[in-house]
Amino acid sequence: MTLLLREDILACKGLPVAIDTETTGLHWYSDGIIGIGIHCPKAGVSGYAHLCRYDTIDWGKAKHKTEWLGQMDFSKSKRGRRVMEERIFFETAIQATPEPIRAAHFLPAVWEIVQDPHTLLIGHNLKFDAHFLGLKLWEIPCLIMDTAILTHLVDCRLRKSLASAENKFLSSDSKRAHVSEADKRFGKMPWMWGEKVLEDYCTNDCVVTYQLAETLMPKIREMDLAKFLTVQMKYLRLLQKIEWRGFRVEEKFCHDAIAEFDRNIVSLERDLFDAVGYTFDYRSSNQLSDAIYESLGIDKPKNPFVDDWGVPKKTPAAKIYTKTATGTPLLVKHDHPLKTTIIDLRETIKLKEYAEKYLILRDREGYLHASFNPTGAITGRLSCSDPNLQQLAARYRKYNLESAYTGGSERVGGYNLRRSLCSRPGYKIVSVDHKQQEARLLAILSGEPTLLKFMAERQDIHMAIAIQVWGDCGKEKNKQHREWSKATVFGICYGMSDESLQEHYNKHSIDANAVEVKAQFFGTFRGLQPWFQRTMREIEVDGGIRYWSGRYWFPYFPSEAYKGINAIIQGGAGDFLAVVLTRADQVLTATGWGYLISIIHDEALFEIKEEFIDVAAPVLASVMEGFDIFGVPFLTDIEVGDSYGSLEPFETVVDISQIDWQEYLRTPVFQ
DNA sequence: TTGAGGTGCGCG
DNA sequence: AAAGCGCGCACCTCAA
Repeated sequence: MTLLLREDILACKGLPVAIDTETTGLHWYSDGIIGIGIHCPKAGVSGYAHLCRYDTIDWGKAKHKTEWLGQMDFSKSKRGRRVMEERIFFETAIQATPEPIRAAHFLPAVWEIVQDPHTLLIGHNLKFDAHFLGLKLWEIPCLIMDTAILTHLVDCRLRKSLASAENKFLSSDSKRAHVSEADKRFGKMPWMWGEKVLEDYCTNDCVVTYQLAETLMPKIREMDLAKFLTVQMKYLRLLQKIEWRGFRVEEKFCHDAIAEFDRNIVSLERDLFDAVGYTFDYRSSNQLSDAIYESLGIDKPKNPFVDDWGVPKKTPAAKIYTKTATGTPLLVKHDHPLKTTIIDLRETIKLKEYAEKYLILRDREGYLHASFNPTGAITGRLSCSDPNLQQLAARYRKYNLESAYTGGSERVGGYNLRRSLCSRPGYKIVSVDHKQQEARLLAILSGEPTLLKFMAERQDIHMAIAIQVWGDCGKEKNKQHREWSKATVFGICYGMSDESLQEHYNKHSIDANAVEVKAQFFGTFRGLQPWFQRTMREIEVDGGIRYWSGRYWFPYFPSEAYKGINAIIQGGAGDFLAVVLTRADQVLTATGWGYLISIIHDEALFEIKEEFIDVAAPVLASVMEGFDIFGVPFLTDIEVGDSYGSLEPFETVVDISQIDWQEYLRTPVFQ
């Protein structure tokens, strides 16, 4: 463990080198770097460079945050106090602003070594360190490796923290040894630990990361995952590019929305308290349950899913029947008199919290830099956080309630919060999504001939299934059958019980018998059931299963083998999107049309210069069809708008059949 | 005070 | 034998 010299970093050029950074927080766009650690045994280099001095304070950096926090009422609630604590925490944090001269001394050395295509840059959650070091993974020519992703690929069930991976694969627990002393006083404030502790701690993390790579790479080769790993690393570069680019958030829209929410919350709370007769904390399920059942003399819904002894089941379908019974589906099903008030109140509060969070998270220029995590989901799907752009309420509600405050089925005003996320001036948002993505992958993976035929004919696969099962009953009826079919297909594929499927039919007033429909479904698409059985048997025998992409999935328990059907479809679709989006980005890089700025499982959001939209949109959609991968296209829907919340269907006006976009794909991605 | 688990809910 | 799946976020509750 030594302090690094600039020359030490330069000596790592062309060699495998593990890096780690210490920072004042988790957000590269608003937090600072404290120091950098390096471990490169082939150059004999191992150590830490401290980049931070405590007596330089960059107050400007925190200004945009403190301005917003200053508007909060800190005295009122527990939440307010927590925000206050966060503020104090943050103000302490910025005292560790990097000392510019030392950063200017060390960082260029890092930038230098990544210019060598033989350098192998290793990191645990490499994207994080790259952001803080000012490294653009999508531009630098060196090789990269992320040990968190290696861990995820070797066994998707494992926790992905460095300490956990070390414990599992290196059988050691070195982190605790270095952090314990500092942890006593300043657990989450590494800039207060002192240089010596940080030196040991950070260098050790680099050593562990390097050893993890050495240990896991042979496993990756044994599992024949080397090729898929290179695809993942290309994707990782793209994910960092998405995060770096960011998503513009309109400050005024958020402020207006919050004001609207505040007004409605006052009214809705009054309605609720008046109806019950007293004030209480409605965010506590216990108190809410007492208020809307006991106090009002209304019977609490009882769990109808019981076993042979009358004991309520704890199956997924029964899980909505909690002891408090205040969930929205229950309030709606039993038509509780306060359902609208409660549901509106919950939605308003949640959206208010989102809008506030956006204002806190945005950078000084007004952009959100959400984090896309390739190891967040056991299936291999992406997860998203800070903020989670994959969970933002859509334009249309699931529950159509006649409410005086929040409207009916459509979210309007501040409630369509997707409108706060908009494009830069001169650009528009282009959304391309895969139509019926999971149903199509089901057809491909199962090889079911009728489903494959539908797909090759470029049919609406859910509609085709519905007509096949329920017959052609006219336009309106068919549309309804399509909705039934969707729920049925997913339900059956992912293991829904007959009882739950019937419950679903009853809830949606579907006049059908679950057992009969299921039988008819399997009778019509004869390839499906044998494929289910083969797949589950394979999982039970082998302990896991391999996707089309090469990725492995393992169940937490042998009894959960049935979840593998969902995994290979959901995760397989995620891997498909990863491949076609990596290609799409190559097209954007070659043409300069714009950027990818968000990924929502089966949908990609691009920010495209207005003058290129007519040609870019259909070309990107065409790339995303990925015809060559399975020999059948994944159909797409294109929408364009000024914001995420105002997308409208896109009319194709340019014939792109003359454009050979293949020429843009200089590096083949997967094949 | 802190962390884990439960509840509830948005998205796909 | 039994079973829709996968996330993140915020709050409350209760134990340590």
